[in-house]
Amino acid sequence: MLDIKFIRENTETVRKAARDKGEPDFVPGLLEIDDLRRRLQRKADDLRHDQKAVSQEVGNAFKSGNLEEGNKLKARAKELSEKIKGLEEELRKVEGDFGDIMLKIPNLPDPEIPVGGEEANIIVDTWGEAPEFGFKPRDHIDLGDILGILDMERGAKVAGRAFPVLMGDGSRMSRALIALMLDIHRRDGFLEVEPPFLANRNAMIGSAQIPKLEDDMYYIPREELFLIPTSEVPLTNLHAGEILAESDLPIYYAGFSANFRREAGSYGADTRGLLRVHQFDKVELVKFVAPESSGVEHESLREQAEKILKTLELPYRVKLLATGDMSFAAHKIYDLEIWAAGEGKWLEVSSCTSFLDFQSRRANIRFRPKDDGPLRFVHTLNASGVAIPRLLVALWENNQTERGTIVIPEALRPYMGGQKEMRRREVKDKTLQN
RNA sequence: GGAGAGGUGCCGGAGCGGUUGAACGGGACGGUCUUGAAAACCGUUGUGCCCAUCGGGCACCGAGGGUUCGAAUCCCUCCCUCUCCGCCA
Repeated sequence: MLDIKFIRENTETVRKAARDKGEPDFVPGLLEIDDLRRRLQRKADDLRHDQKAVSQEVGNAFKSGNLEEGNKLKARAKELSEKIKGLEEELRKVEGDFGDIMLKIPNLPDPEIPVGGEEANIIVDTWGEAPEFGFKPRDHIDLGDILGILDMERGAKVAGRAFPVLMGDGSRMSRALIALMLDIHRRDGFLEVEPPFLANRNAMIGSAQIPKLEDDMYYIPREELFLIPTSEVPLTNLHAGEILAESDLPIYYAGFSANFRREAGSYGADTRGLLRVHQFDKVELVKFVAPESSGVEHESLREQAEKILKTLELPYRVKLLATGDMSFAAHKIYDLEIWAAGEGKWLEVSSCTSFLDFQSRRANIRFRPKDDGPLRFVHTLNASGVAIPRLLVALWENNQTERGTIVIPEALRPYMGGQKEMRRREVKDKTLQN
C-alpha cells in the first residue's frame, strides 16, 4: 500500500507506475473518493465536537439540579447524536470503498528499472557452464520414470493433475535439499522458522496476495483460511501490527513450508512434470530492515539465494525484471534462473523482491527509531531460497549419465548418507537403500 | 467441543456511565551529581486522521455492533490468551 498523501502529491508518478506495470489505473477514482471521505470526516468531527460539549453541559445541568435546562440540552444533544449516526454510516461506507481501492494501487517500480514487458528484462549476471553431453540428455520426466523417483500419474489419482509424487531417492533428495538450504541460511544469520501452512485473510492482505491473487489460492471456507502460496505470507505477517525497536533490525528469517497454488489458467507452456505444480516445497528468506539499508539488503539477499545454486553447482543467470514483468507489490525484482539440460530451458527458482514499505504499510509493521523520532515503517524483502521442484529438474537433468543414473552433487552427499549416485530402484526389493 | 478467568499504553497493572488519552510502578530517553559508571533526585515519554501560520479538532482501552445526552466502564456477536474437562496425531 502506498501513502495516500504521497498519491495526492505525486499523482502522475503513481499513475505511470500502474501503466508501466500493466495494472489498471484506479487513481482518479481514488482521489475523488478520498476527497469525499475527508469532507465527511471533517463534518462528522465537527458535529462530534459540538455533541461532546453539549453532553458535558447536560451533566453539569443535572448535577446542579437544573432539570428543565438539563432536559432542554439533552434534546439538543439527542438531535446532534442522530445526525452523527447518519453521517457515520455514510462515512463507514465511503471508507470501506476507499480502503478497497487503496489495496489495488500497485507499488512503484524502482526508477532504474527498464520499462516494458518480458522482452525488456535484463540479464545482469550469469554463473557456471551448461553441461555438455555425448548423448541426447533425457528430461526429468523420463529420468523420474526410469529411476522410479517421480510419479505424476499416481499423484493425479490421489489429488489431481500437477500434484507430483516423489519417491525413493527423489523424496530423499528433496528432503536433503531442504536441510542443506536451511543449514546454509542459518549459518549466515537467518533464523530458522517453521510457520503455519494456512493463513487468514488478514495475513493475505498484509503481504499483498489479496486482492490481486485471491483466485490463485486454495481456500477453506469452513475455517476461512487460505493455503499459503509461499511462506512469505506467514513470515512477513509474523510481525504484523508490531512496533519493533530499531535495534531489533535487521531481522532475517528462513522459513520452510509446502506451498499451494491453483495455477488457474496457466495450463499450456512449461507445465510438464515438475515445472509447474499445485504443491511444492520451498525455503523462503524474509528480511525486515531499516529503510536506509534496503537497497544493500536486497543485493545481499540475492547473493544468499545464489549461494544455494553455487553450492549445488548449478549454472544460473540473474535477471532484472522489467516493469511489466514485475509483480503488483514489488519495487524491484531479480529472478534467478537455472539451466535445465533436458528441458533445454532456464527455469526460475527464485524471485528476489524488494518491497520498500509496501507490505509493512498493509501489515502495519513499524519501528521506533533510535533517535526517538516518529515511528517509521520497516522495509521488507524476500527471496526464495530456493524452490525445490525445479531444483530437482535441473539437478537430475544436468547430472545424468548415459546409463540413466544421476550423480549427486558433492555438497548434498552428506545429507544423503554419503550417497553419490541415484540408480534404478529394484521394485521387488522394497528394502533396497542405495 | 464443554466450563471458568481474562484481553487497557513499550512492559506490568488500576480504572463509581460524566474534563480519563487514561492512576501507580517498571522500562526508555534527557538532566543534576560523579574522573567514569551505578545509586539517588528532577523532568520527558501513545498512535492515527482532519483543518491550520501559531494552534486546534476528532478517533482509538482485542474486533465489530448496540443502549445512552454521554461508554475503557452496561448489553450482544466474534476473535485471542490462560486454567480445568473431553477428544485426538
